[in-house]
Amino acid sequence: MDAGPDLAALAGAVGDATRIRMLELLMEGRSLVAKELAFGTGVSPATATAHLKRLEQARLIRSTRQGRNKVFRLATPTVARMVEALMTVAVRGPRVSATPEPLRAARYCYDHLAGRLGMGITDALLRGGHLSLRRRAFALTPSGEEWFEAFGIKLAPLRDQRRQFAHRCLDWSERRDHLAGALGAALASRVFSLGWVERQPDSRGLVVTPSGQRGLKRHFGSL
Amino acid sequence: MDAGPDLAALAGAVGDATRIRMLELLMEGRSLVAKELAFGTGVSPATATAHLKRLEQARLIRSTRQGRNKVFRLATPTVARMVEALMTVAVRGPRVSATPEPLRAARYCYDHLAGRLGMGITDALLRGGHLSLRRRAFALTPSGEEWFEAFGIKLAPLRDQRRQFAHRCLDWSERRDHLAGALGAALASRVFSLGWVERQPDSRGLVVTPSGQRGLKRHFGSL
DNA sequence: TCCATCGTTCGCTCCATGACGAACCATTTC
DNA sequence: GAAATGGTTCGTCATGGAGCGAACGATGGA
Repeated sequence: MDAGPDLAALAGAVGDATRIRMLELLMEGRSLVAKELAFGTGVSPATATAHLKRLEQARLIRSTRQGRNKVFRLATPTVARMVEALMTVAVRGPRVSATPEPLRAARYCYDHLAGRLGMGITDALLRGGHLSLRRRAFALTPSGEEWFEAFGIKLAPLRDQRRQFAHRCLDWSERRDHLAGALGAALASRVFSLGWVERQPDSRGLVVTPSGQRGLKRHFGSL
Repeated sequence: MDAGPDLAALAGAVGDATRIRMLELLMEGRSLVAKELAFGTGVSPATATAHLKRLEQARLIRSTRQGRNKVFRLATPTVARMVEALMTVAVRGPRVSATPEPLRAARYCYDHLAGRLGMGITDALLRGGHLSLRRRAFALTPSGEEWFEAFGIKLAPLRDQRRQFAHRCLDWSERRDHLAGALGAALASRVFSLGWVERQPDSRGLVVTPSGQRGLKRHFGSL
């Protein structure tokens, strides 16, 4: 009877304040254990379990056991894109500029860098001719391949991943798109392991360290 | 306390089977009166009123009075994009190929053509050099401007609209993008008024008329 | 003017489900 | 082993809200 995708089931899974908050947390946090999600949504562990189960049944998140912990992450980049679209709609009118400064400046979006930092880096790579624009993605130019390898990112394993290589992700706070996909994730991870950015404890968003300031300036010019 | 967009409110509005179904109907139908939405979701007029009010308060839809009717449409193209993203996630696994053939072939997506018809036309325009790809949109080439004017579409008023001119919309059934925005809407409307496609009564989806077959072939080659 | 149609408001019922605490299992640590 | 920690299961409670019918305004047509 009902044709097309089963939106009702999905809407039911998404349409709860606590669950959507969990998805939101996972957008920034890459992966979190159950307790963090319970705490982050202000709900008891028992309640969190129920919500996480439901989200998992709807295939919006996936979990793996790590010892006595259970870590959760968004199931697919497609889900991340959906949450992003929801956030884009949810931001409206006077609330636009109410996005807290730290979040506008730098934050994770799923598993890559977003906010002005993510966009600045993307723009710098475009200006430098390391990336070019394609229909639904970015493409890595020959000079870009060199650049990424020199930056310490091995490209071969990234290409082997099943996910999109250099996806374009639209940012809800800045309304422009930035590098995502396997390459975006690798870049974020590299910048993180270089100690250039750090997660702010107990707050969402990222901070650029002093050495990060220098490094970013050296590699990307003024962001 | 809660930073960023107010996802909870939005999720609440979206997270109901009847309401999401209404949004789905509006994706295909451009605009519908309250009764059609009630009937289409299998719900009493009284219930429909409540849902429509809620959707309107969440600014997902807008309404205008026409005599004793009240016609509803999606509030913004951004909302359409969000619903599209939800549909993309909702289609999964074995259901992918379960999308009914008529809907895969031709249908409205918000206010422009989608399905294979929409993509075929978009591809033909790209191949013919009438459209080119830009970062988040299509761009109309000089030859494209001629083409659209010759096809009976005045471009000037379209450019004056506040909405995006030639947006790229990702299709949930075909997973590729097609022409949307003001230009896409105008194209769909033109093709419709030429009598090339017709809405299927009581079914979702569109049919291409015999004269449409000829006309499309003449203008776009084999789709 | 009267009637038909469309939509809304109101009062009501009823079910789904979100929330919790307490007890329980599983894993790591000491 | 025992203790500590993370997660799950279960039973219960409360509430939100989805649904309807009936009565009511408003509009348009005959």
